[in-house]
Amino acid sequence: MTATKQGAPTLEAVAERAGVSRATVSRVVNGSPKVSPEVLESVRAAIAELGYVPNRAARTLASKTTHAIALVVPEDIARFFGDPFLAATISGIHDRLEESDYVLNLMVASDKPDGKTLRYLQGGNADGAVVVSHHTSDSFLAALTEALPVVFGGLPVETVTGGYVVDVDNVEGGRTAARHLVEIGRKRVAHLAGPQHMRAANERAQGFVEALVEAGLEPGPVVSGDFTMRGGAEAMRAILAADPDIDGIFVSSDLMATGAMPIILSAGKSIPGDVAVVGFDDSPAALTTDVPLTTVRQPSEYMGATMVDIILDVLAGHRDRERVTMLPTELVRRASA
Amino acid sequence: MTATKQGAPTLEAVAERAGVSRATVSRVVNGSPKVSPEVLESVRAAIAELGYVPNRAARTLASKTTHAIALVVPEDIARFFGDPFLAATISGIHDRLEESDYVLNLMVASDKPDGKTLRYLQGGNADGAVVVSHHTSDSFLAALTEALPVVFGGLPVETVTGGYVVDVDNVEGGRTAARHLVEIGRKRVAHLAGPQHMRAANERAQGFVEALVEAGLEPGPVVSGDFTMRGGAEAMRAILAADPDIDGIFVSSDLMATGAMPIILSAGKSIPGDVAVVGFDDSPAALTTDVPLTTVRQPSEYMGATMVDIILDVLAGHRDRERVTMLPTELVRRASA
DNA sequence: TTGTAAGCGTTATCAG
DNA sequence: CTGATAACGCTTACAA
Repeated sequence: MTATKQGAPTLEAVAERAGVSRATVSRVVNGSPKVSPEVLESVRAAIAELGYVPNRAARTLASKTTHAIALVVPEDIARFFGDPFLAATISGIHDRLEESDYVLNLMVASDKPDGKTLRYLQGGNADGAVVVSHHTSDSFLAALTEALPVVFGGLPVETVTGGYVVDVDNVEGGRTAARHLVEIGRKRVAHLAGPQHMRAANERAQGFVEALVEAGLEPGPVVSGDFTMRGGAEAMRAILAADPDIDGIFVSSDLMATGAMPIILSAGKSIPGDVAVVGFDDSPAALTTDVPLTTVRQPSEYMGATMVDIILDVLAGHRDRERVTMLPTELVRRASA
Repeated sequence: MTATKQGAPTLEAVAERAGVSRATVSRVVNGSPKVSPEVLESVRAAIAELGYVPNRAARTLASKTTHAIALVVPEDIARFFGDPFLAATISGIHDRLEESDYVLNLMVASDKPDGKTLRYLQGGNADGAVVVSHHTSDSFLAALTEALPVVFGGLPVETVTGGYVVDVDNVEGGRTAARHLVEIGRKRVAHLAGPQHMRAANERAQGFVEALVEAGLEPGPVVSGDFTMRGGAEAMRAILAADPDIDGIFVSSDLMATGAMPIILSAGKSIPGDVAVVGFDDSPAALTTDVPLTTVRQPSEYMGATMVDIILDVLAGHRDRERVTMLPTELVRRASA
């Protein structure tokens, strides 16, 4: 009955069916306010009956806008998807975009400034881009921001001046963790930090130290791990070797904490009795530990949603908005501290 | 000099510059053989000088082909990306597609047969689709296969008759694991299976039993876990309780094995001395265990690449090819068995 | 508020 | 081998 096979129904078909012109149908489809209620109603009915879906190519050609947002991810796509924080961020990006009529194009940044991704984007094949890569070359990023509106997710952008940025307040997050440890009475608090070459890791460490100093306490041992479980275990051993008497520790990622906690336990210490542990992320890993992990939550999903809000806002014409948006962290108290 | 600002140069501009018609330029761009050497040369020069890039939308509109492939993933996108097997598959899909001039559109299957994703695809906005969802409604999938060429990755498709399928031979994988255990002299072999409602899990269990029976051995305890670390630990306890004297075990996923192995060790048994362990997947998890895990590898990345090969082949007109492609598994021998 | 008509940049069908 | 000339499906002034 409905769709008369022969390819998808067109605007034309809907117009005929509803007894109006193509232009009117177009207005309805695009939510123009200047359409009378009755016409609106009948056009909608016709659209539903015919199962009409706008042809993206035609629309793009006529309007010079693609209605597509590019999701730019790091080259190393497999490892990338294994990261729960980024997975959640993408989830947020997707869900928010789903509410709009934009489509998400998955692009992998080849890092080289002359790569396929960049050319594609420079060719005007997307209206805007959200990039969640943490290690892409500056020249690539700079070229990108010149080609189209871009929103970066948690990026070290000192050198990239274009684009918008959504980030988490890592310094405050580090402070939150340390303060909590202090509040529950810990006096000798260590820090299992992230890689020293990562900005977020350093900021967390900075906040940690600040809060301790603020409380009149001297920071315990600080050792860096590589944000993996195994790295967390290794660093934990080093910390215990440096000071066996710590009674609290702030670990820069939940994943590292899952590696560190068994080490603490096998050293004959209880959690949180002897050593209180606070993680960072509030990733699923925080719930897999024997004693549920108290951690500082990053609003990863919300971060993705925010990135989309911003890009859509910019595309809507508000190019003068804040360039940097800082999202707050939050302590999630469970059993480990 | 080159591009005359005002938007990107068009076919028209190139034609004028080269002193030929639009049609001729189009032929050159699309590699038509019927173009004289001189003309070819001058058109190429014009293209280079102007920095011409074909407009995708116009091309799609005129040719009725989008040069886009939709990657359809399950609704639960966050959890999805956390799965290393699927992440690797996507990686394979992406990498192979990167070599072609197709673009990847990320779509999330809303599962409802009337969802946005389906309508988008029915609207002809992609030439083909690769779906890696394991739990999507049949009606959705059926509608999908009627709308465009589809390749499924490892799917229970008894009820879906359309589309192409790439899958791993799970039965053979289960056999491989069991045979290895037998070959290294184990006599009392248990199986830590996956969820009973998952086809792949059942097939592995089936292969396991077959190989044991074939070897004249009676299968040891078989207990299901939920494919998580914690689930693996729980099931392991049940198995040990059922039969403390097992000397070998095939675990249906590496992740569950990482949960099971500590249980074995804390029961005072050595690995592989007292109990040999074989996992499944060859995921990164297999390398995080104290004693590196011997496992049955799934060619996850290759699976993605194969899916792309098939969809491109079908789009190239070879619709009469095999509908099901079975990929082999492979034993990766490490220390645990 | 609604309709008319002129494109948008390519491809494709014919002639030549 | 090359060039007109229709489509392709939609948006968008401009009229009505």
